[in-house]
Amino acid sequence: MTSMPKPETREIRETRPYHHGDLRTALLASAERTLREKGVTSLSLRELARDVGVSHAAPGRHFKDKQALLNALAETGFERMAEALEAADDPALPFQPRLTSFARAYLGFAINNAELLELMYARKHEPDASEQMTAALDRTVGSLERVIGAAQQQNEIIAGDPAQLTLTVGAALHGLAAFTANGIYAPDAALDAVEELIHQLLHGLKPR
Amino acid sequence: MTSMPKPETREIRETRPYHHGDLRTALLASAERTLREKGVTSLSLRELARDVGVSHAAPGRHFKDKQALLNALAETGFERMAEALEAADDPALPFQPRLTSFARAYLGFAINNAELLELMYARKHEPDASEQMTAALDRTVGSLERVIGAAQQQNEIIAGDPAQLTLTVGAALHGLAAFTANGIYAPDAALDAVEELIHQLLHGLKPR
DNA sequence: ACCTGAACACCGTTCAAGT
DNA sequence: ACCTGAACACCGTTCAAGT
Repeated sequence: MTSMPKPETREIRETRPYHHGDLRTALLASAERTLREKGVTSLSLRELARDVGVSHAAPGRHFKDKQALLNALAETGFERMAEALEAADDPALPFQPRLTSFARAYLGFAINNAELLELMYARKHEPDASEQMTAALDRTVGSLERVIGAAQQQNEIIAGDPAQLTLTVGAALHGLAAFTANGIYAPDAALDAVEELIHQLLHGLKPR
Repeated sequence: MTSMPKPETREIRETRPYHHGDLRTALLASAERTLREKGVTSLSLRELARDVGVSHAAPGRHFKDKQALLNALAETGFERMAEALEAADDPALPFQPRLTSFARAYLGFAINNAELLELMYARKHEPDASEQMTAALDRTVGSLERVIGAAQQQNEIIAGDPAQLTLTVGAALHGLAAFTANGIYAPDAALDAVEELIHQLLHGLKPR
């Protein structure tokens, strides 16, 4: 009971080597928690440093900027989303149920990561966009494009530019996810509407 | 040349009565300019006060909070958008061209007010949402719902819950607008895609 | 009624210096 | 290589006091 290290300083359970095992990762983890609990507005580098138990200047070693930290956060968001979508995809399914489960996975991510989603699609990362981030976005789009492409090959949906079809379907899914993430639509209502939305996408609004 | 008032302090061309005609309006106008030119991140109440030529504490008289200023900005955005959509709507048109011009108007607003749009749909205004704001949003949704309802009455589109149809169409349009506003899709590409997107909404993805 | 000036507690960022 | 402490210039918000 005598020579214990100081009580764990928050997220860290290991006795840290006084050069803090992996500060970068710890900062990102803590940032995401704060983002989820208190929103971007109340995300400060100094408080983050406090939460993680380092000096306020320490984050500067790992992120040149506050924006760089936010970009990194968005990046991990896209990666996790891409993984969730790929994990949820069952290529053996026929088109309609396959797309439905894709849509539910996307909507689920939006519901459970609303603030993060806003950050991911925020119009900040303009000049360079960090490359890794666009890569992760492309991975997401690619997922949907694959679902669409497969359906075309099976003649389950019309032929035509896959990119345009992906845009139409993607826009509808993203619009629903956005409405949900920002509180216009309640999560349950959105999930309930998915099936009908997809039905309408498949069959069109024209009578017959 | 001797007794001129000091050169105009930015937006104000009148010699101001030293209690500043309408500070609230001036702040909102200046804020929107800054938003458009430099983004939300670099929007500070103090700089705003400087731009408009008042003390840094003056804005506090008109907006209890920085967030209150942003809410007001979003509110005017929704109102201007609702007006633009109503102005662009021609009820005499058949459904497809009518919806196309509605979509173009929405997309046009998103392109010309990208930062503002992000603010409008930002997940900040949660608790109360200011009432006027949801009213303005409802006005927008109502616009689309009217287009849809009219088409149903003419048997141009299928029967069924107008709210669900509005959601499907609205989600697709909003998704496209969002992709464009945050730079994933170029404005020209988005405008080019509108017609085909609407065609696909009308006719569906299923063959035949 | 509306605005100012000073004050307070907080930021982000930089940079010499420490380990 | 990584972190600290002090320093700088900036915030948002409040509140007595001025007009």
